[in-house]
Amino acid sequence: MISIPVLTLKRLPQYLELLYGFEHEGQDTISATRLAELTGVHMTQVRKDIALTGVVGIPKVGHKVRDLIESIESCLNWKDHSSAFLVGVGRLGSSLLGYSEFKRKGLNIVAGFDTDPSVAGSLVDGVIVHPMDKFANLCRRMKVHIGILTVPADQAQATAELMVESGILAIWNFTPTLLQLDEGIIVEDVDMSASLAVLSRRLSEKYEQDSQQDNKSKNKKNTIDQEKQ
Amino acid sequence: MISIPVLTLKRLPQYLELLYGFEHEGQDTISATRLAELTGVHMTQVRKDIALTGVVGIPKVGHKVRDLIESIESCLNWKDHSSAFLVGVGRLGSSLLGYSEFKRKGLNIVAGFDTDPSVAGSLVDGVIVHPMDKFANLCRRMKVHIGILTVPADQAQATAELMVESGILAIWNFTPTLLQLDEGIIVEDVDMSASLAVLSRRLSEKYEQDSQQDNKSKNKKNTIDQEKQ
DNA sequence: TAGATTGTTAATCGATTAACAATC
DNA sequence: TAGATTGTTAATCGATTAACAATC
Repeated sequence: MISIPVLTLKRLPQYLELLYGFEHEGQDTISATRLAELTGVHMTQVRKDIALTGVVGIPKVGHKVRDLIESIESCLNWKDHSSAFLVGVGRLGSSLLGYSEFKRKGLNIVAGFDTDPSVAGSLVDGVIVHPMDKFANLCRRMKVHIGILTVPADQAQATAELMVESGILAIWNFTPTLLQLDEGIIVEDVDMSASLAVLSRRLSEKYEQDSQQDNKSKNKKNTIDQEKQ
Repeated sequence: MISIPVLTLKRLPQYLELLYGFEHEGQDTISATRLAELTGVHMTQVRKDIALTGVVGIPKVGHKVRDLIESIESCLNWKDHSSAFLVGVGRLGSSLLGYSEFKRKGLNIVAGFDTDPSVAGSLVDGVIVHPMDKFANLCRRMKVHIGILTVPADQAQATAELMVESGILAIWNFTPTLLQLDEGIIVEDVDMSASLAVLSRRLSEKYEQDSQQDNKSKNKKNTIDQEKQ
């Protein structure tokens, strides 16, 4: 199995989202050119990304929408479901427990866990929430390999370590904590802070650009006014 | 104002997170070398990132923790607060409304909006939720420039357009929808699907690697067994 | 056939890493 | 002073874009 570049992997769900739309509209084929237009990704890049999933297209026609969907889905392993445990059934945690989108993306959250005894034992959106001390046992017994981390930041590292000891191989980390774990463990951060950082900075840059623009046109206006005199 | 590379912007909050920790422990100075160790980012890269924020260090000593914090925070515009409106007070939306972390990161969610009349009018974590039809008016009057998008996927594009018409300049998009908007509008996606894609694929790659490893050692064992005979 | 498309190979660009001079 | 560190310049690496041959 070839290792697909991260940036390609991150673009594949975008194509997929569009492809579902096309299929829904009854469209049979689609060209890389069109996908490029809609995603803003360069045409050649789209071709390379698609090629990495192993599908081949038809010159002059494009790709069969269904083939492309199947190819991307199987490349991302979204066709057969993987079980996951979620730890930390707070605000964010419980919102994820009921997120039906994940099932379509191969992720099956089979149970939640929380240290708070008032939460443990309850059902959140049909998903059972266990007390935290049952984690290790259940994890080994059910051979669950994906852990979703939605605990408060100060418990993130300890919880992650417990996950790894219990047989978790990949952690989907929603906390801002930088986890220090064994080399082999896969950690994927949903980094809201990183995203917010980009947004904030880009907006400041924009403000400054715009105010410079304003000054320029103001100066220009003054010049024109002076010329009139 | 120089344009800072996206990848640098995404790393800055990581450093910041560690720096808060050091400050809390009463540590006065920190070296780029140490930050590199803890983040897994290359030493030279850390130096370049830090340099871009405009701070200068002291050879042989390192950087003053406080200076570095101030420099990164002001670079990300996290020191003065920006107001934001959140649209779509469902599961995810309401979990974000009460997320106190954001206030420390310069984001002040001043109101929520929802089309559902049963949600509108209520308070979620002390934040008022208005009916959607008040959005345009309030947005212009309060000069809010940041919109947080947490509506269902099929309403994302229409809602985003309404935001832009109402004066929103930057959209923090939590939906999987690819927004098609005016060039100048800043869109920052919190792309859970992209993140899940990377996780899923990396895990499949790992499974295959491990099973190959198993086969290899099994073969090796067989060879040894045969040798014994 | 001509035009549109695929898919590959070469060129460019940007980000990361290596090497090294400067300094408290 | 020697060692540790900063910060810069050069080299490498990987990702993106450009050019082009192949094809239904």
